[in-house]
Amino acid sequence: MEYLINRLKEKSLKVTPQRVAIAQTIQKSGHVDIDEIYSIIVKSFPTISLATLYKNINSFLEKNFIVEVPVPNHKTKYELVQDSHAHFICTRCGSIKDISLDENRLLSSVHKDKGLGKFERYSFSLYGNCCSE
Amino acid sequence: MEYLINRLKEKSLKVTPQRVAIAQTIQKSGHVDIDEIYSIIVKSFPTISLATLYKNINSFLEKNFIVEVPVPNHKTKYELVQDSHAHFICTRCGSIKDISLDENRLLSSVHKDKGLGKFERYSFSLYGNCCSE
DNA sequence: CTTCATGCAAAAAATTTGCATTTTG
DNA sequence: CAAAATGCAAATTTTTTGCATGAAG
Repeated sequence: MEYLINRLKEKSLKVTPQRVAIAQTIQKSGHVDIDEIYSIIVKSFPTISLATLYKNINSFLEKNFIVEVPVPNHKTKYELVQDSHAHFICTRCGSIKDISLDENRLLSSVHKDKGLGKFERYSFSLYGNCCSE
Repeated sequence: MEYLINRLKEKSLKVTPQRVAIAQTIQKSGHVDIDEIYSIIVKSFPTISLATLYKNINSFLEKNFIVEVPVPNHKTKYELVQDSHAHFICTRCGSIKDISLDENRLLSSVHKDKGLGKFERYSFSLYGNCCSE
């Protein structure tokens, strides 16, 4: 928690109880969507509003404190900005697993021929089905 | 166009004029969101409704005729299912460029240690800024 | 001729906004 | 203090649904 507060400060995000609660929820869950965050937080923090949640998610995204993880057939999930990794995403149940990777190898797989612009980040996701079917 | 009609049939999607128009629009534009498709198609096809567009996009997705390309800060775009490639996505203007890649190399970059499930497809996107700023 | 697509209007879901009040740095 | 965050209600945007009609295989 001290850690999260410091991360918020590093990103010049004012530290409010709501923000700490949101950050903790995302950290604890790993990958969560807005509604999941809301229903978790509202238990310990009954006054929080969805509007506040949306506003903070947007601030967090702008300040690169979190990133979006879009999930087909499900609401977009969010995770804290972390060391690079890939995702295994189940398109049936929407669950996400982190997969470690060799970043150099990954990046060497793209053909940088045609003046590929500079990029700030990347995402690599594998889609499958981890459920019955 | 004959090509698109055959693709639709292959995927057991009934061939309607609306579907052909949507498929052509996606093919021509490469990467487009719903509103872009609508405003392009409505010119040559004034009776088409947004509801039909949404329904067809969903059918196309289910039948793996198209795939989603989520774009931060913008509406999700769609492209025809194609040979594998990466995307360079501008988070400012939302434009997408296809990048060719070495698929074997890409896939060899993930650590498949822990019984990583089978996957059906993947996506690899680089995010940057192709505009001024 | 049966199954599915279309298009309309309406409903539902998701997200954003304005504003008065409080909190943070 | 000044600047920014909160929470409410309301507005807006995005997407889905029901249903009568028409088209596709």
